[in-house]
Amino acid sequence: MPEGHSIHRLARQFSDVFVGERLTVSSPQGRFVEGAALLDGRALESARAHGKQLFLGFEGGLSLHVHLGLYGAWDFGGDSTFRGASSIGAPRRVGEQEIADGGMSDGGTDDGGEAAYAGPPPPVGAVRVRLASEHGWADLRGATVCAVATDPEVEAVLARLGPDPLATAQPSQEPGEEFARRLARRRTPICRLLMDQSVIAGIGNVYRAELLFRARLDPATPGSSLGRERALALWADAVVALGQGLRDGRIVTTDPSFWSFPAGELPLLRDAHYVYRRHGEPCRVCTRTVLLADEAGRKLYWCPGCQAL
DNA sequence: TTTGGATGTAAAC
DNA sequence: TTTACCTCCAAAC
Repeated sequence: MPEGHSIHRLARQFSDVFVGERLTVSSPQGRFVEGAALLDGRALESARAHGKQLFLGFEGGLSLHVHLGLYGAWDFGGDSTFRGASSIGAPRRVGEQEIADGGMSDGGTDDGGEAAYAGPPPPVGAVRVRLASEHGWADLRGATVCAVATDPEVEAVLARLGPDPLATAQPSQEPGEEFARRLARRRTPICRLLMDQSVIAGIGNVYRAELLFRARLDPATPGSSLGRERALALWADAVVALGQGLRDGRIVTTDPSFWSFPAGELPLLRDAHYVYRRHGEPCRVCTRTVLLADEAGRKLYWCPGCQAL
C-alpha cells in the first residue's frame, strides 16, 4: 500500500493535469456505475490528500473519495501534451518507484506526433473508475474506498484523522504539538500508535518500522512515556522522511552513506531500508539480527540492539 | 495452475 | 483478535 506520500503525489498529479477540466467519469468494471453517473460531465475543481485519503472535488459540491487500501492504484496516460503518465499506488515490488515516464503514453494511435488522440485505450483488468479529459485519462483499480461524498461527508472523514506530516497550510508547529498531545494520552505501544490514523495520518508499515529505527525507539515504548521532546522529534523526522518519499516517489529511509551505489542516484532496493523486510539480516548499524514479529496483524521489523528501551 | 502475500481498514466475532 | 474485502504478481507446485 501506498503510504501517505503516494496519496499526496496523486493529489499533485490530479491538480497538475485534471483540475479545471471537465471530465467524463465511468466505471468499466461496473461496480461504481451509479457513482460515476453522478460525477460524469462535471468539472474537477480540486484535488487534496490527507493521510491516505484522496478527495477529488467536483463542481456542485460532490467529491470522489478514494482510499487505495492494500492494493489500489491509479494509472495515468494521455496524448503527447499530457504530462505525467505514471502509475501511483500499490507497488508490485518492494521499493518500486512511482513514475513510468514523463510524457506520451499509448493512447490509441502510435504513428507519431501528428496522429489525433483517439481517447483512452480499452480498459485492462478491473477498472473501477475511469476519468477522462480531452487529453488524458486516469484509471483506478483495487481501491478499498471509492465513493461519492458531499462536503459534510468529506469533513466527517477528515475529522477522525490525526495530523498529516505532509499537510501544507498548517501553522508550522501546531501539527507536531497535536501529535505529541495525542501520544501523551495513550499507554499503547508507539509501534501501534504510529499506524493509528487518528494519531498521525499517512504512516504505513514501511514508515512505521523505519521511523522507529531512525529514532532508536523500542517499538514497545508506551506513547505516554515518550515525552514532548521525543514526540516532536519523531514528528519532525516523519515530515522529513515522508517529504523525501513525496519528492522521489519511493520510500528511501537510509542515509546515503549506506548506499552501495554512486552518489546522486537513488539506492538499490536492498539499501533503501534499515529494518523493513530485513529480518534475519544483520543491522546496518550494530550487526545484531533484525527481528520480525506479528503486531496486530501487521509485520513489525526492528533491531533489538539499536532499539532497546 | 494454484497459492499466498502486499506500503490497509473496518466489520464481525 | 480474526476475517473479509479485492487486485496483481511472484513463487511454489
